[in-house]
Amino acid sequence: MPPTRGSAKNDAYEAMKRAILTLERKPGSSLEESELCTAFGLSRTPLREVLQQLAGEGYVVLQANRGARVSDMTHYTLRDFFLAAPLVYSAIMRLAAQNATQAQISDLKWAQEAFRSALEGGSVTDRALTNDRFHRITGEMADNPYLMVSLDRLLIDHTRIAMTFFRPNTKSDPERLSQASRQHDDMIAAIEAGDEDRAASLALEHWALSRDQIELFVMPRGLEAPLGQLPTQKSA
Amino acid sequence: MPPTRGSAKNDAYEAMKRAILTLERKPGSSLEESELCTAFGLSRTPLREVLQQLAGEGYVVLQANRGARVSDMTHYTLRDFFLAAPLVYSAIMRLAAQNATQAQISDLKWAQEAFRSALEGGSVTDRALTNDRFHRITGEMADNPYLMVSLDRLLIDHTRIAMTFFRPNTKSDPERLSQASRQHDDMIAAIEAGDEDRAASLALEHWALSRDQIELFVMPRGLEAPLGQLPTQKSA
DNA sequence: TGTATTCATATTGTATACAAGGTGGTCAAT
DNA sequence: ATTGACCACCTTGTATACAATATGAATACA
Repeated sequence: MPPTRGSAKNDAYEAMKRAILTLERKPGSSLEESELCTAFGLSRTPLREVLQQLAGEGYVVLQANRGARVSDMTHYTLRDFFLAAPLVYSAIMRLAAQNATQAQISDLKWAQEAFRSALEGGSVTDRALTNDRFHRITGEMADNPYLMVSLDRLLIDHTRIAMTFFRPNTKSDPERLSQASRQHDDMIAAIEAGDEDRAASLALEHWALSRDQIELFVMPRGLEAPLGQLPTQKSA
Repeated sequence: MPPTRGSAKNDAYEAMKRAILTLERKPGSSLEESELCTAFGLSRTPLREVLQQLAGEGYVVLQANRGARVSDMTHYTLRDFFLAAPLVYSAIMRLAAQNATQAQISDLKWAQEAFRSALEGGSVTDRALTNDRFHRITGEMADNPYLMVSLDRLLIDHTRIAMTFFRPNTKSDPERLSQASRQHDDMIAAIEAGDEDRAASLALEHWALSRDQIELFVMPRGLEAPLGQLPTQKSA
């Protein structure tokens, strides 16, 4: 249901999505119509339709008579995210293993190749977006609209968080990143073999890894409370 | 994010939702802007925004340059529905038991009372809509936006299917209906007690009941294939 | 008779003008 | 000096005119 490809409207739609995912547009920041109109060369009517659609997909929130804002990420968001993600990701991977077409598997391999090379030489943005793309393809494979909407929303926030933990200057465990890449490879193998149980459990493993990275970001080791429990043993 | 309450725009939004849920607007039927404009006394700009929003929530689908249609229900839809529903419903009920506020529990009791009386003396529409309302409240209780979007979409189709199996002329097992009502009562009790395991398993039971009703609708007993397996034992 | 092409019509998409509401600042009164 | 109301400006919401695209019928051709 995205606007027709190639049009100015679609350009605006894609650009906004990307800008939000990459944190170029910050969570909670306000979006003024006139600014965006001049930026994308659209009049207000189609621009508003783009915002309406982005709102429907969870990228932005609309406030009556007070314009649009990039949807924000609070610690509440993060908690909700932690609860829903393992459930949805494992269900998606199970269905992906059941339903993937050969063309989709081929797409996924390309996406994984892009992710791998982004881990080696790419920017933070490259890493976050190629990872995002990988998981969206698994969503397409699962081919279940009811779960897809949930995955889409999870990926919005997952990718925004990833923009932080893929940051190279944190130097946080390059081992973790290559482990994530290896898990992607395993997922492809499980999907190609139609092994749904393995695919589902890989999703959980992959999620656990992400969760650890997120915890590192939310609660950096350097700031551990002297008498508190270790962050890595924090109860999920 | 619904339009501001009380406005003509909101009226149109609510009326369209209701008309789609009750099958007054048939799945797949086309929605012409000018017709709706005169019907709701809106100009095309705000009406199109209503359609955009309904599209974002899965009630309608927009086709570029070819207008909007009520989102349709095919056998593919139904299969996807069967796969996703138990997962999402049980997760929602578990979270509802964890998070429900007293005010929400009170709302739920009211909704259940309305459902019960609709089963006794109400129309098909009353039954379907009060049941819908009950489950949407459990979704609010769960308070997880990632899962909520999925529940919302499931309920659109669940309610539309229910418009068929709540039909009194089918006389299909009045016992089943009162059983559904009793399960609602049990759910309320589990939520009020904060018993999340029980709430989750009740969701699965409740779903199994719904599924049987849906199967009866999709594959009526009178048309069983002579050599086929029994519909009630159809593998999920 | 069947098929392709073209044009008239209807419907959707976009721009712009106007209306309504919200924000922030100034000024007055206590 | 602080607080309140008022007013101007700015942003969003709606209506309408115009442009672009699809649809279907009529016609010409094979």
